[in-house]
Amino acid sequence: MARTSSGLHERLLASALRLFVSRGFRGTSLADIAADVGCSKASLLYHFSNKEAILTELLMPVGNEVFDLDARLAELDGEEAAVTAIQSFVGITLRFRREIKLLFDNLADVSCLPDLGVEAIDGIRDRLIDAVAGRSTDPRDRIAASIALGGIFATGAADLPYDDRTLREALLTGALRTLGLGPDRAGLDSELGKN
Amino acid sequence: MARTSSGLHERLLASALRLFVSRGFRGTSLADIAADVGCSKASLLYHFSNKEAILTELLMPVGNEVFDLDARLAELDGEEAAVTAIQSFVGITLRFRREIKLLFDNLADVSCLPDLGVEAIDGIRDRLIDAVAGRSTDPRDRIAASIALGGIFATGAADLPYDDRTLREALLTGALRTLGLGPDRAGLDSELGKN
DNA sequence: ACGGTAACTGTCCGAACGGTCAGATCTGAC
DNA sequence: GTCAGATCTGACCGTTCGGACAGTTACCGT
Repeated sequence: MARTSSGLHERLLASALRLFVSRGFRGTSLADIAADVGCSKASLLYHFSNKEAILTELLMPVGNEVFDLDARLAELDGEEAAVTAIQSFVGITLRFRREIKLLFDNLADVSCLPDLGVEAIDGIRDRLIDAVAGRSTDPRDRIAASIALGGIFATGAADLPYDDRTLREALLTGALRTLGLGPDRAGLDSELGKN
Repeated sequence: MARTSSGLHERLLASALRLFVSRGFRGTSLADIAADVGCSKASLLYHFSNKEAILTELLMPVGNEVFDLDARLAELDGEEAAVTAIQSFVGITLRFRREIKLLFDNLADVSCLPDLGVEAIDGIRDRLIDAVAGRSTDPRDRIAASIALGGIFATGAADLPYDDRTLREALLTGALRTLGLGPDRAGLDSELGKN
């Protein structure tokens, strides 16, 4: 039935994600993935043109979200750009935790990808830093922006034993504090009805 | 002369570091390293028992420093532990920038190492977070600690075009601000005669 | 001079792995 | 039923790579 065949593609993606995250991209062979879902390696290569294509397809959703964010940020400036960037980046990081871990743990391999190559990643990173720094050129602001973004990235990749709500709030306030943008605690507390 | 033979070991390490950083650990073959220094692959394997041993020896200095830091922190508590941890971690990160980048880009491979395996890394990370969080168990404090440490780590790995002095100062103030330990700006500014 | 040890190398090997291909099977439309 | 196209597979291939090994050279103490 069509269900089985079209479902195989998704099941292959799910297995690949799981295995890539636990054993790494290079540490996972096509045979591993095929065995995990119970199909042949040839069948796997019928659904994906090659191994890199699997990784690309796994990371595409995150890539698109970050790409969209990048476009939206282009029109913003100052504190508005910084806060929007941080909020959105935290959201993306939490929504794609496993993909973020995959990316975080396999940066060297992802950097060699044709679509999501190192130049794309570096470009996005630089523009994100630019936004988070509020378009400031002061090294201190840009380094603070790098800490905030890198910190969110790394924290998202490390699966800490906290629920999404806690993580979102703490990542947000932490990152904004890094930037010196003390989120008027009164406003946040009342919004979240906490403390 | 003995100089040549004992120097080969160091030259191999230097080449391996350079190649690992630029092409990744898995993306660099033993033949690549040997060719880079101009010796045979067999000679390379005379100096290092296997490929992993090269990576281990490259990362050992950083590992030892972090290990020492971990031991020193065990006796500290509260804000003192946090500030000491951040200061030392910034120092280590800057002193071993290339090794940090190597580690950052090849986490999946390093995690499989026998000596510096995933359990060692995770253990160190957890204890560092504990110290940076000032031994607090509040999720917000621990997540903030994770942001600070991850941010320093990621920023050190990304070779931003700033000199060590600028980076050290900005990393320090940024990370401490993340923790809510606003280094009384007046004191710092006057100390550095800035602004 | 000589013997031993450290440094070094050419050659070979086995295993792993990504990828190809010709064909088998299945499915749905007519 | 039959045909076309999609799906799936076993078998096979070429390459790459880490590593083993036997043998050679250089060095050094005696």
